[in-house]
Amino acid sequence: MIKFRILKRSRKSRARLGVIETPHGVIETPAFVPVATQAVIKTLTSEEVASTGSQLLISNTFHLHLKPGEDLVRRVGGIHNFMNWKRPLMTDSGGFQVFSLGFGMDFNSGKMFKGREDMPENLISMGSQPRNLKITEDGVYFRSPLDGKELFLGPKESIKIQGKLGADIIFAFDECTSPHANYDYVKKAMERTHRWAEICVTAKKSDQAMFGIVQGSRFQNLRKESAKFINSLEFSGYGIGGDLGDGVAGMNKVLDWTLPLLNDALPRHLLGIGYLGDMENVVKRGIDLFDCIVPTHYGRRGIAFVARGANSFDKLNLGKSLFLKDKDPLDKKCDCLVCQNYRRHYIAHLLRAKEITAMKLLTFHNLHFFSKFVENIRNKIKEGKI
RNA sequence: GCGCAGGUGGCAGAGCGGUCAAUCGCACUUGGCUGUAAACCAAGCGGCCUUACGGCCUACGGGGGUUCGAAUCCCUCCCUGCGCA
Repeated sequence: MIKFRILKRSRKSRARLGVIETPHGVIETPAFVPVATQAVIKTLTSEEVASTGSQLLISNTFHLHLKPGEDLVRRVGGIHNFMNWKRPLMTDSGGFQVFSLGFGMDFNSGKMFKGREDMPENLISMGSQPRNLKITEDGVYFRSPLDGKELFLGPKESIKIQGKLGADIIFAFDECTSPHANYDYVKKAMERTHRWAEICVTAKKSDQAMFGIVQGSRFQNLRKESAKFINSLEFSGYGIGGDLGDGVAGMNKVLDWTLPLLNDALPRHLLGIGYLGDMENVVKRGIDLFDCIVPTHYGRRGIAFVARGANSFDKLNLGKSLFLKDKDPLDKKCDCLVCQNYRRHYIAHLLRAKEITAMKLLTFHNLHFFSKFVENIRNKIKEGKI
């Protein structure tokens, strides 16, 4: 189990400074959670990830179930041993894959709604199913986008798998709904997610901590209903999931509707968010944890996050030819191993030469940068600045 | 010197009389990415004009020809590779 202690509450906002004690050590919150979907931060060893300052990782039930299978992971002593990660770990339930491999793939869209012009004429309504999977009352029949293999994941299955994987914190199995879903669909899916949440609570036999997930998309009454319901169940913390509405404004609204209805003494995790620009905003609304693929995913595409002044940041695309002639480190003020030892022209070259080390160096730096960025936010709470 | 095979956009390589400003790939440029299907995806990539549909110009080694029409056929020159002297 875990224990969450709030060390300080901001007077200026709903931000909190805290620590989560887990069987694998302490997490200082607010914390950023790098995404290790397949039990790895792509391109890095676990020791390297630790040296970026990352406190905990989130891995994925769906992917690890597909390969190598939870039984193998359990046999080698659980996911910590398997990947040699000594610090806290969470596993996501597979609920996001209900969206990303389902309607997300069909509509070629992400879970954030970019604007009205993205909205198709026909919204997803109840009764419609994604092309590659079938969502039923009991769970979801997936079809692997890789080899077409079918597999079933429901609340019981997800919890059982996560039990075998053995992370410190697990998530209830939910349906992450699409921003293209209409009100009726979202409501029905949310109610089904609530029924699944109850099943997850009773199915859990391990002493892992489990977070319930609030759904309800961009609809205020559904979000509130979901927050109240999830709050009424025996969870160790909460995830805010699903479609967060129309950009940052939509996300803010969702957080303002839901967080005040959740038990204040438990940690709140905002699932899948974290552009750097979102972080402080989200923390001020009462979020303690958030995970995001951006530092790793963008790193592999040549993007470096660097400081601009004291409080802002830039996104550099090292793939651009001008960086071949740039002899600065990625970030002059950064004290990470990459910035201490390598320069932009070298990384730009490696990127063009398609050398994997380019991705490794960028991933390392980005994770370090994100860690520092959140550490800075913690300090601001400590100092009463936010 | 003779014989054979070739010379196409930054590279590589299709096309072999009209639908060719020229397939595909690479490179290059730009854009996208928020609980990872993702070392990925999309668009552009001779020049000029147009918001757009589209239009004009210059191009398939050089030159000349045949034809209504040539990257594609013929002649000639230059160059490259291989083989034989």
